[in-house]
Amino acid sequence: MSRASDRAYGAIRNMILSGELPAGAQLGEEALAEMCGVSRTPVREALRRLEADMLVGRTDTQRTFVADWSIDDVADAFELRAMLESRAARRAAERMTDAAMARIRGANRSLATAIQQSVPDVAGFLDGNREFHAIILEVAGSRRLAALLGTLIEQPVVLRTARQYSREELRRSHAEHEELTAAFARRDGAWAEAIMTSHILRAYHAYADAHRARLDAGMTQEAAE
Amino acid sequence: MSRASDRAYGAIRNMILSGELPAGAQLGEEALAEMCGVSRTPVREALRRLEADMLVGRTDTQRTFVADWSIDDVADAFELRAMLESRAARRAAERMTDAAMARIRGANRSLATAIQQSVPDVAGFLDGNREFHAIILEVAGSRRLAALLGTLIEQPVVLRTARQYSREELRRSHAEHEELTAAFARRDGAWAEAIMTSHILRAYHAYADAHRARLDAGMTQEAAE
DNA sequence: GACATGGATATTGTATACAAATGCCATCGG
DNA sequence: CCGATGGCATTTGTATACAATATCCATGTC
Repeated sequence: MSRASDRAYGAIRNMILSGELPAGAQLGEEALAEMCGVSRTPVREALRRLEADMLVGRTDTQRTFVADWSIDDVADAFELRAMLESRAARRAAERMTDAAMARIRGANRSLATAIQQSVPDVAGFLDGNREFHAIILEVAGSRRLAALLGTLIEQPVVLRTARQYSREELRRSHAEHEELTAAFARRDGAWAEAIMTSHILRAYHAYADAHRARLDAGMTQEAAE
Repeated sequence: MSRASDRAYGAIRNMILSGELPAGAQLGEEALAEMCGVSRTPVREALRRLEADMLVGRTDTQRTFVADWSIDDVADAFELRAMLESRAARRAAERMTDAAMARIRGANRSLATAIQQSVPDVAGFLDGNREFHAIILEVAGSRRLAALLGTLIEQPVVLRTARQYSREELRRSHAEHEELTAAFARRDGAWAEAIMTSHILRAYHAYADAHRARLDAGMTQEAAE
């Protein structure tokens, strides 16, 4: 990852995911190049990749801007992710190995540790979660499926709301991971597929609830100003 | 489409889809630039896009080559396409408009005309087929779904075998389009979804049969040499 | 005063030069 | 004869200069 275009990609991506670059912001190549300490050439490559990820969009005249995700876009992405990731779970269950089981259990353990702290370690939770899903995708053994899911996993709005997850939500997510693990241990593809569908759609509704709550809060705040 | 990078993308893509650039061939940026009459910069952009399409791959040291599709890769792509495109069909049925119905019927008419020639007009068939599926995707109204399917629709091996479709296969494909049209006319999402799944998977098996036949023929030919 | 027009300014697209790395091949040593 | 090593050729990565295009603002006209 020492190539300049990779650094630019990572840097811009982080700025978008963190919200430092807000939705709708214009992305001038020159300005980004200076921010990343590289020339425009690698920045242009990075922007193309981010465009494929649908994290940035383009006007009809090739001006680049941070993509603005409507609530419908998010719902759409979650539904597609539920479909694809549950398929990955089924394939993974059918091809599961003992070595992969051990890694999955390890990921779940660190995830459990993260949520049992007196103050839940959300970053640790997200890391364990990411690893869990990555192992499933790896065992599923479809490069194409992995490529399709790649653009769906990290969504800017979602990451920011994940930090507001209640302990109860974290606990439920962990419980679902344990149930998925049981399905994998039994090599039961249909079971794994069903739990994964439910897991993703529950996460979507947790997001949607948080989104509504934030909208209400925002409106209250605006009214107060 | 007058930008140099678009021309390069189209030109290289056609060379891959037509088989002019065979699977596994090294793709030197300089050589491609000369072929397309542009400089390396737009060629590099085109290669990145083709990489996202999974039409080209990269070695661990960044050398680019034409992707080699195993029979398993093709099966994988067809299964994913069946899943995604049947979802598109369901959404399209639920959102269908009279105007879109008219366009779908028009695409089917030109498709019917193409296969009724004394010598079937396969290019015309493929055009009508493409338009039919494009309208469905448009009516489905999910930009993200369209983006995911974009990388799955045109596969090099498939296009080349489509030209060997028998009249019977073309006729069956057209019959399935008519049945899909009926499902759309009834706004019946479940029906449309089921037919589309079947439509894609039948097309896969037609491909797989042709592939096996070609393998046999190839082996015979080799033995004869 | 509103709108069109023109030019200055900013931004993107392409070409090219150069730097870095990779691969190939010949030569040398065992 | 086989393998390792060094250097040359090729290829990719990055920066920069220049060209084409879009945006914006000011000016002039109705």
